[in-house]
Amino acid sequence: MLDIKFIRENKDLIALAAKKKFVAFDVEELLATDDLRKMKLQSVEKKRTEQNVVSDKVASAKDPAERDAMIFEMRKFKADMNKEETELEEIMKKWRSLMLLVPNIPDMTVPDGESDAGNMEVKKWGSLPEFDFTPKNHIELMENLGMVDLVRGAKVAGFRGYFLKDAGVKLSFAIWNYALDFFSKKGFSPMIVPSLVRRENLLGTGFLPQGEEDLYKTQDGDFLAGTGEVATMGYHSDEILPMEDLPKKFLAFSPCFRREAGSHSKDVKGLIRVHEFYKFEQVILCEASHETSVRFHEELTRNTEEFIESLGIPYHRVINCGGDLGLGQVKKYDLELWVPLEKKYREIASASYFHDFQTRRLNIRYKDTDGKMKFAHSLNNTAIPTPRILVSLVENFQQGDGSIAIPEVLQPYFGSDTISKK
RNA sequence: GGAGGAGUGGCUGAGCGGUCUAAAGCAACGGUCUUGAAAACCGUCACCUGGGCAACUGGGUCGUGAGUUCGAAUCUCACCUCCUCCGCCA
Repeated sequence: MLDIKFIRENKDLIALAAKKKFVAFDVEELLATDDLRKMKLQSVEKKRTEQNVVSDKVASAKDPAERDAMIFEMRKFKADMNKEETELEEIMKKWRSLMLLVPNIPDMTVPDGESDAGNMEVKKWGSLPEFDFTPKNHIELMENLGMVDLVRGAKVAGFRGYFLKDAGVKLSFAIWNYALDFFSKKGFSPMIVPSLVRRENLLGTGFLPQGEEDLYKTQDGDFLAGTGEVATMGYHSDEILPMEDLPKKFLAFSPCFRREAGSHSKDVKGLIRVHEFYKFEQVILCEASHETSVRFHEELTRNTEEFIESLGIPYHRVINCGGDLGLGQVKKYDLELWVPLEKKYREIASASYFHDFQTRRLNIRYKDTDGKMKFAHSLNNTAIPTPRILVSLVENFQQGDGSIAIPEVLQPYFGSDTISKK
């Protein structure tokens, strides 16, 4: 959500933002609704003033006849006022729903483009593996080593279901424990956060109202979040934070659920795209300054890059184009890891900042040094998702005999330097 | 799942149809005093929003939402959260 004053004063910017993000949003409709809203509100408030004045008079009236006369008058007056209040409520409903659809303004450095095809590589790291044998894909590798069972996964959980087993489990825990240490050292406080969340948190983070079909919903009207960001951002909702607590850095761990609506023909095999996975997520709340947001955005991005570099997996960083940005995102980098058998990079992390788009919706504020109440800024980036990370890991580190070499940094956590057939 | 009880400003807590413009205390902040501090005393001390250059001023907010009333923190209903007891359960 943006400030209505800002929207009024910068309607051209909003129109450009909508165009750049390929979102259908009519600023003029919002502004017209806002004009109506202001007019009606003033009229209603004037009537309320009058009512308040008369109410006071009723309370202090000595003469019962005079008092009854005033009450009688007010009855008629109130009927009139109620009509206007109903009209105002109708306008407000429309106003509120339009306000939730206003796109945040993308940063100037965001390239044009309609879809992820328009994303631009800005950085490349590591050398791609060359195999002197016929390499296997992650499915074959992991099935051979008894790390995963996709057939029974589908039997039990349906399409995109999977079981991780034995070394697959151990490897997952090794990555989690390593990630916990790695990101804690960078000043992030770990939290295990709810996945089952109330609607407000999804509205607040900007996943709703537009993305409902991507979410699992319970019969109680709650949702299963697709990322720990949702609960983590909800954590401080409706709070005023002491300024000295900023920035707040969280490392959220949670199961993540995604319906992957509309992606039924994509990545149908393996562990790339599943309905249920686990993720460590970095979330930052900081002071309301663009410079600070940019600084932390780069920091969040580097953190995950350093993590991947320590594992030794080749990756690149892309800057997402306008059409690939969410409604609230100002700028986003995706980090993509090399998947040898697909001969392409695959998204593993997504770093974005929002200015106060989310914190306005969630009402997360702090009192600035000048005593003014401000909405904090928010940012997030994946730390590491499992099991998707396993895809690149096993394919890149596979060896001719079908075994998998464990990256050195993981060995203390995994307890061995290879995974091989028993 | 069943039966009760409760949600008031940063905290404690009074108010239970009209001087609520929400008491009082604590904490915090500013000042006086002091070499400095403490104590004491004086003062400030919620948020959202409209109008105005400003002084100032209108409206709203007592968990949330609806309702009753000329008038609601106060009455009614629904929901949310917490507490106590019973039941069930990892």
